[in-house]
Amino acid sequence: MLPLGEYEHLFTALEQVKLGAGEILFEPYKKLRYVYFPVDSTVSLHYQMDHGTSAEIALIGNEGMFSIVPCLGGETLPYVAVVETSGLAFRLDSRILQQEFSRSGALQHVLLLYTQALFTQIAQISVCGRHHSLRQQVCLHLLLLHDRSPAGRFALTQQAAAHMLGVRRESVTKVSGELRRDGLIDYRRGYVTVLDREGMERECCECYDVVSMEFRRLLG
Amino acid sequence: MLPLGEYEHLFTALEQVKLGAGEILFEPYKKLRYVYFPVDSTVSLHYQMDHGTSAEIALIGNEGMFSIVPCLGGETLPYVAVVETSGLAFRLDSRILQQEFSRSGALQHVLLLYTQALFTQIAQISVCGRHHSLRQQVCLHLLLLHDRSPAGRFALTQQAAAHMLGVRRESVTKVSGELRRDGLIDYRRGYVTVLDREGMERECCECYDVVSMEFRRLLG
DNA sequence: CGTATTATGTGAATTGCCGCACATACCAGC
DNA sequence: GCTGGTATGTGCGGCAATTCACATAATACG
Repeated sequence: MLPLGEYEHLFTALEQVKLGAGEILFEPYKKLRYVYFPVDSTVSLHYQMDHGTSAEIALIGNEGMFSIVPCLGGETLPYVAVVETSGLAFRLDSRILQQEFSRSGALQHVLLLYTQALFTQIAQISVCGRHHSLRQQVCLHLLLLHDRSPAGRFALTQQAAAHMLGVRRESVTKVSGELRRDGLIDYRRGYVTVLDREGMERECCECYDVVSMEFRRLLG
Repeated sequence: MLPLGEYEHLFTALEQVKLGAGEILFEPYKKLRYVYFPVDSTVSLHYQMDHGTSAEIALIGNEGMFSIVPCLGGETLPYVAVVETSGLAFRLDSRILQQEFSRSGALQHVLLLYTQALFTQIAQISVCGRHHSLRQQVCLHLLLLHDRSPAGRFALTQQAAAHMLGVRRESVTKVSGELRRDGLIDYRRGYVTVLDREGMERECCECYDVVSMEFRRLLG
């Protein structure tokens, strides 16, 4: 989305890295050295609770980046960033991003639009977790992951899904079994395939539409 | 927080308005004409569900503004902004805010920091709604409202609180009664007084600390 | 090929909040 | 001071997700 040729030194500063599932990219309140642009990987932003459990705040894939914080000026944040799906990403020194951002060009504009889109995603996932059934929440997250995985099939254990949703692994097992019985998805030992994309969107709540519409509207 | 004298025309463009409880400042996807800086009022940002109920995304008082969206470039957003507590606010034409923001001065810096703080608030309220007891959530929201009301006493019906938290009115009644029995708060017919501020912070979850720490760190 | 490890499946008892129906208390108005 | 509207209080059945305890199945690896 950036004008060609305007940000060469930005592109040359990009470094391709392989992200392994479970890898921790950022820990709460630490200095944020690098930002990441996932290619076929996904990064989950979590809050680590006092007594061990955790809750997901956002899921970031090739539609976005972790993290916009250097641009906002906060330097750090209270959340954890973990690699949810292994794959490739581009890494960039956060100071370089900050410099380019402060030049007030096309990059700034796009990153601010992305900030608003991310806002919507966070807000909507929050709404969903409060009011919709676990089945709908699972559908939402599977759709988000499906959007971010070119292959149409992605790596995800029920344990990881439970972690993302902030529920028990057994609850995810139950819902997953039902979704499989209904012919919407298939899975085996850590891999999920979406069989009936339309059916999934029907099962899911309006949250998916709100988020994807905003992403299209702002960054489409 | 802005340098004196640099933004006179911004201040002269501010218009003092009285906000009445329940007044709708913004409707989903409409054009955002004005932004509001609450003085002793509070504004609640909601998502309006398909089947009538609603869920709160953020509570905005004199620590912040509604909305940062003109600066981010999105022009509109999918949520409702309703006056939660009546009082005064300053109103500003969103185009003027946008112009001043794009000058990349101190105003931009402060507003981006606020964006990050708001980010944390939204994320943390989301986490809280998913994992903490209703009692803790009520404490959190009462503390947030208490911080934003100079008088130490504020207008809030149990119906409104239920609306904010996305739960039933009766559930709020139950918790409120317990908090009163324990000497933490008092209330009668639409008004709440926090009697034991420290006790409330003890009853509340870590969410309050995370949010208020971030606000202090970023905008303190 | 067998074994350890990790992923997935199942059941029983419990809890927190919901939905509904209704009772009571407070305040504003004439 | 009565009256009507709004705010608050209470009881009971129901359900979704939880905690706890185990059972089974699939892959990795020696």
